[in-house]
Amino acid sequence: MSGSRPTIYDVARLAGVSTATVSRALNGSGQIAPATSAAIDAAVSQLGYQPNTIARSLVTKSTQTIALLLPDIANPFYAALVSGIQERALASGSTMLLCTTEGVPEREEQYLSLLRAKQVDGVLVDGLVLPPERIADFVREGLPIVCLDRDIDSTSVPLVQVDNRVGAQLATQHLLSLGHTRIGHVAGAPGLRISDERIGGYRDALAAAAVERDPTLVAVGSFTEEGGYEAMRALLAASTLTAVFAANDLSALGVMHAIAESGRRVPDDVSVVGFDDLRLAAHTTPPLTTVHQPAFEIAQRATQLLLDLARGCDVPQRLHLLEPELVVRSSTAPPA
Amino acid sequence: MSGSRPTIYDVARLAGVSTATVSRALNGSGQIAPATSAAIDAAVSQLGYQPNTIARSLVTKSTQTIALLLPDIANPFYAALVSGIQERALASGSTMLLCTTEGVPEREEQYLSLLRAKQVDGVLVDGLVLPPERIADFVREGLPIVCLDRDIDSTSVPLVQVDNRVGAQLATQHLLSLGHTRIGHVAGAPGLRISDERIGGYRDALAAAAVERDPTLVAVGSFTEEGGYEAMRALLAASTLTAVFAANDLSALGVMHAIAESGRRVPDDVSVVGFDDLRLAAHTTPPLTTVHQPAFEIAQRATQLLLDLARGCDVPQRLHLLEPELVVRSSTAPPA
DNA sequence: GCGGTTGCTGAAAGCGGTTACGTCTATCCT
DNA sequence: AGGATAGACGTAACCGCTTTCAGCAACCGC
Repeated sequence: MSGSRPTIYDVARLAGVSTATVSRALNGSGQIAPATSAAIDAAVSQLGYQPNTIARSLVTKSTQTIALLLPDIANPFYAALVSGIQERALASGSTMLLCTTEGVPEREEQYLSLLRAKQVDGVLVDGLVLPPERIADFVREGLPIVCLDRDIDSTSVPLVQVDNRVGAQLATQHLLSLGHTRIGHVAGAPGLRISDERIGGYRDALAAAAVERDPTLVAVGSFTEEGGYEAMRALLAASTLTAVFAANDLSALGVMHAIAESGRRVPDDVSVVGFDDLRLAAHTTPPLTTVHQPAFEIAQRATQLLLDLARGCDVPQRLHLLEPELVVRSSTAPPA
Repeated sequence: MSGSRPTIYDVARLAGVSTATVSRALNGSGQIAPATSAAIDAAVSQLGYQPNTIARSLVTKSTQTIALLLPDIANPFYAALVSGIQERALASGSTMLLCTTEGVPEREEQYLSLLRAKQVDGVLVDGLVLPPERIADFVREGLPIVCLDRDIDSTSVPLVQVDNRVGAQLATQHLLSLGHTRIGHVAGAPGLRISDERIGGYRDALAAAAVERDPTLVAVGSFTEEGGYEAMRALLAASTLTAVFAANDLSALGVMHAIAESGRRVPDDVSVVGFDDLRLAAHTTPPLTTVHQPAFEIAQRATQLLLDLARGCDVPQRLHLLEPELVVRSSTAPPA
């Protein structure tokens, strides 16, 4: 009862073998006699021994830890990524550090640097605002990084995301097929590729249906409830429309809020479709038609990629696109 | 350009001193001559040296890492805790491991055990379902644990939470003061102290207003949209009411969904008040009246407590109650 | 009977830091 | 002048594990 936890030496002494043998037995490396193995197991359970992973990490250079670096976990889409990551990580005995940056670039850099010092095996990033060169610097120093959802402009960082353009096309086509022609778009935050891709898909679909393009139908938002709300108010004031495609579900919430506030009803007066298919999309009033993003699979794929990268395998393919899917609920209907 | 990262030996050699001096200089322990210090700083920045925290942890026995263990980060309330934790943790140079259990007790134990092996400095737990004895075992072995939001039945684990009873009273009093007397309650998951406290506060308020108690006005939910939806459907079928207090905002969403589905309107036909004040509560249709829970402060306090505990200070007070606050929006109105 | 495997194990050198202890000046006091 | 003290630094042990290398049986084929 020394108070402090037993070490591999205690186990070795009790089992009457050397620490090398204990280590081998516990890791399944090398060959060990059945009798020895049993003695070690007995000693382990008698002492309640558990290897100190810190010590192990020091020599193996692997911490069995990855990090997730993103602006804000309160964003439900980011939160949805976690279970996919967790599942893959846990399967390989790894744990996940969560680092939220609040969108502050200095904080991103501070974290990246801290993570490097902590010898994490790799980091998953999403929604970063740091210049890609700075991120590439870390990659160059040997820190594996993979990007999910939102791209950064760097060829050295693999990316796993949904096909945003196709998703936006799906959403817009759905509205078109209901008979809408005055279809607005509340875009995402300006300057992001993801926003551009969704705008692009929206325009593609309109063009394919030979619907004239009207710039007063597009408002810039910010991927937030607030942004959607403001943008929709602007849209309602500046144009007439019977349907809106919001860049994501969060802004769709704000959009519906603005619509209700203006005395209009969803979907009677204006149809709304979102993007992401957050858990809560099924429980808005009315339940939201939206483009499903396979967050779980995205996260899984990205994590697997990262773990592979950390293990030294190099990944052949930089870009991994997953397919979106339209989920029709009650926020869309034919125009009045 | 050896490829691998510089160690303290490299710095020592370049600065012409011993590793002990470098260590002291870098940690500010012991006294070192200004000239030496300058030489070391120069060597550090020339080499781009960054201490290996793993090696440091091995000897200091502190990993500067805490863990957050909870069922599911996709629950926005849990997510809201993260920034408070992060803020305090980062201030002390610590990072946070996120461990989600999906409510599976084996997984909780697996994680706790893994975290112990990883030598984390402490763990923050919320919403665990593991028997309190099992958790106390870890505490006894020297793993600092503090509980936030939801209690576990163990005197060895400090708890930081909002005053749930008072919060529920606030919500119910608000409805009473609007003139409601048929006030329903969609409770939280059964068997949890947090659910009982909120039911208790609801009953207290009714009793204080001398409103007769009607068991058909209380339905059991589960703190989820789905649970709120089902419970509200049952309530609407079994009883007549003009207002509902939902055990949390998520179930309030489900409640509003069920109300809308039944052809009634919020708040015209039935008023709804929630609990938590999630970010999205301001953007539901209609915006939700709810009890604000100071998640950021709860998280901060709990983290500070944990860090203190890890530093060996013992905390005098086990229970830390914070004050709730009513936020009135548009989901409540006087009865028709 | 002998060199060559095969199976199992131990001694010891790290991994990259921290820190107790000792040493050596320079300064200070009486 | 002599001893005490403080300042600045080096030596080396150690944190708890992994892993190379070598050793020693017992076995094989010939």
